[in-house]
Amino acid sequence: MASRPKATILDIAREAGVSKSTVSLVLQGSGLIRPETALRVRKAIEDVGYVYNRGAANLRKAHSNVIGMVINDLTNPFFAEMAVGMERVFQSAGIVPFIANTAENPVRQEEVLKSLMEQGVAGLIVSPARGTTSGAFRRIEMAGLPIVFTMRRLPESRIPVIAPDNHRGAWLATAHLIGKGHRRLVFFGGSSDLVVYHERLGGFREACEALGIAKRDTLVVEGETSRKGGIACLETALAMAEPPTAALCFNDAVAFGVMLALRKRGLEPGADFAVVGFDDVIEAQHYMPALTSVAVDSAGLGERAAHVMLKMIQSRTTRAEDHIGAVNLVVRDSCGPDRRAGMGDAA
Amino acid sequence: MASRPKATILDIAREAGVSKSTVSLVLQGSGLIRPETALRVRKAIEDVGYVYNRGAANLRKAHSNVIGMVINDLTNPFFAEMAVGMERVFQSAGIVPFIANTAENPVRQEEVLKSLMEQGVAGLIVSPARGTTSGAFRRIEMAGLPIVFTMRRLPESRIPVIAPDNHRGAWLATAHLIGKGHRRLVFFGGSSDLVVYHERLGGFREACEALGIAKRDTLVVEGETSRKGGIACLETALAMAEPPTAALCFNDAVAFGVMLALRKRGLEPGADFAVVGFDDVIEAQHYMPALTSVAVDSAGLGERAAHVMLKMIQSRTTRAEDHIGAVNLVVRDSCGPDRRAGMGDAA
DNA sequence: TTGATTTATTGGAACGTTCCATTTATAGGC
DNA sequence: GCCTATAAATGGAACGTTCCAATAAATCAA
Repeated sequence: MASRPKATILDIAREAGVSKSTVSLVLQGSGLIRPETALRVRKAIEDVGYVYNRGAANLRKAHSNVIGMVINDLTNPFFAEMAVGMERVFQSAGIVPFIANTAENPVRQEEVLKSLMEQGVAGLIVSPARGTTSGAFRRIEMAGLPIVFTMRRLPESRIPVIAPDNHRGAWLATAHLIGKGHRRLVFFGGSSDLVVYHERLGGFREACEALGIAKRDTLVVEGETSRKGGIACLETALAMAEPPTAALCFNDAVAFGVMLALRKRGLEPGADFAVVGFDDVIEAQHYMPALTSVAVDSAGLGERAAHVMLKMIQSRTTRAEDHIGAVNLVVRDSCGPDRRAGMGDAA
Repeated sequence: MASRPKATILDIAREAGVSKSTVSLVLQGSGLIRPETALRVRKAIEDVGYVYNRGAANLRKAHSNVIGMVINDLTNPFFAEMAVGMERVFQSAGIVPFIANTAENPVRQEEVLKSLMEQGVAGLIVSPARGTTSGAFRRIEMAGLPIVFTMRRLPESRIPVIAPDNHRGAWLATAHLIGKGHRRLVFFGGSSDLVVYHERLGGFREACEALGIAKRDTLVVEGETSRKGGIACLETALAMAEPPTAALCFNDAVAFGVMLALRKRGLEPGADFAVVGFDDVIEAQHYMPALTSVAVDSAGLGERAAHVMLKMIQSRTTRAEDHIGAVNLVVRDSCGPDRRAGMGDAA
């Protein structure tokens, strides 16, 4: 199958006995063309196996119909859910999202962003890789390309962000734990180079303080934001002289790891140690025990991000407001009361 | 920030006091340019905030560095794992994979493929959506664009396929179940419009026959290939007059659903009913009980697909051999012996 | 019939690159 | 000094579209 030289609108024009301009008009669905002519052209298009060259077209009109979605961890189901939400919105607007993975690697991210820009995307939705420097998006901003961040923000950037209310989510979860009688709590996973980490940890700390937990009883163990990280966090915590009885985890993956590690130690998550997650990925409800988690409505955030992007594109601006999505705590079976509570602790 | 008209190589040329040709050469890393000139040009590129226009370039040289990966279900962790494998090999070849989701919808798939082709990708790696018609890829083949299928194949297509050995995997799993003493088995999930379904079901049936299971004792329940589908399958099976004691599931998602439904019924997966999955996604080992599953080496398949694609691109061919990946059964805790076995059944 | 108006169609320039064929500069040999 | 060889830089055509301005054909008013 020798790949013959690609057909162009000129080939179509010849085939249909019209001019290239006419073909172009038909391609764009212009009403100016007589229906029967249009039909003839469409037949020719089919016959020659034509494929539209958007690169050439963009040379003139610079209006691509694709936007790039750049995510830091494709294997986190959270992003898949979010992508699905975005797709719903974009599809009806006739635009196609291309997804690229950075695997949490800033260098890879750089390459991916470059490639996407070169390809002439109309906009970018990005969940920045950890360790992204503030200059990474300068080029994009200079080019006047609409861009929005999801989930994560960069310290001093003014790029609009679509993210859940991390602070409030952590607050709610922590209050729940305290309400169950726990008096020595730990925050598991994440690291301080993530803005999200500070937001969630902040909510945790404030709730502890507001609800009367002593500073020395609010612990923090940093770690990878994965199952593996969760396992490590629990080991660390249980090795303490005075271990905590409940944990708020940076995300669900960490929480799954923690529950796994508890089991391995012969402890029952929920009964022997309370754990709550963050994100509420679908797996959370299917775990054993089902995981109590802060639901962030991933698909909704995806839709929101898509809407904001759409608006930016059509209003030709590069500015937009942040959007903080509502969260709520989904209580399941992973948080029992403190075993040692009721034994006459503080009021 | 008024988006000034985009900078082109002519702007760079003016800025650096050279000709556009020189700039082009520098851009391509040609050694023909004097180092100090190149440096001056590179500085100018930086200064004017230039972004390369690959569309314009492709107009002349038609050598894109992006390939499209089209997948039918982004939320299946299996594909994320596979994508990661692909990315490893593509990255070192300097090519960037863009991922697009079809959500198992042939219409959406059509749009996505069209968009990718228009964008001028160098090749396509596709896991076709269910219900894809055989004509869906005619355009692509006509255009002489390299394309490979992963996981799924189309009935009469001659497009190369990279997939696991479904038949053998099912055979192994079934033999394992029979070895545990089970004598009445069921195949759960999937439907006959999928070639993969026939392959896996075929392995199941042949193993049953070869190992002396009566035809009336080898059951089949079709269903969605998701957790939900698995739940439904189990309900159906348990409602039978003479229910099976073990199930081979179409994939891990179905298996998870089955285990969930068992629990809901007060039955313990493994002890009261044996279940084995297919794919061995990461979650399988973390489930409770850990799921026995047919490992298909998703990342390996991704790498293989990428290699095949690379070779097709550089040899300018559209033909390649199929590749059937090795599988192996990972035995964990979800398959106990038949409770009623040992009570003097057939030899 | 003529001119004006509307409806269909068309040629040509422009978009931002690459690459071939040239030109210009630099160096070496005599 | 001239001639040749090599190195470095350049102009212009081409790629496949869009879109403006212009033309051609059809319709209508008078």
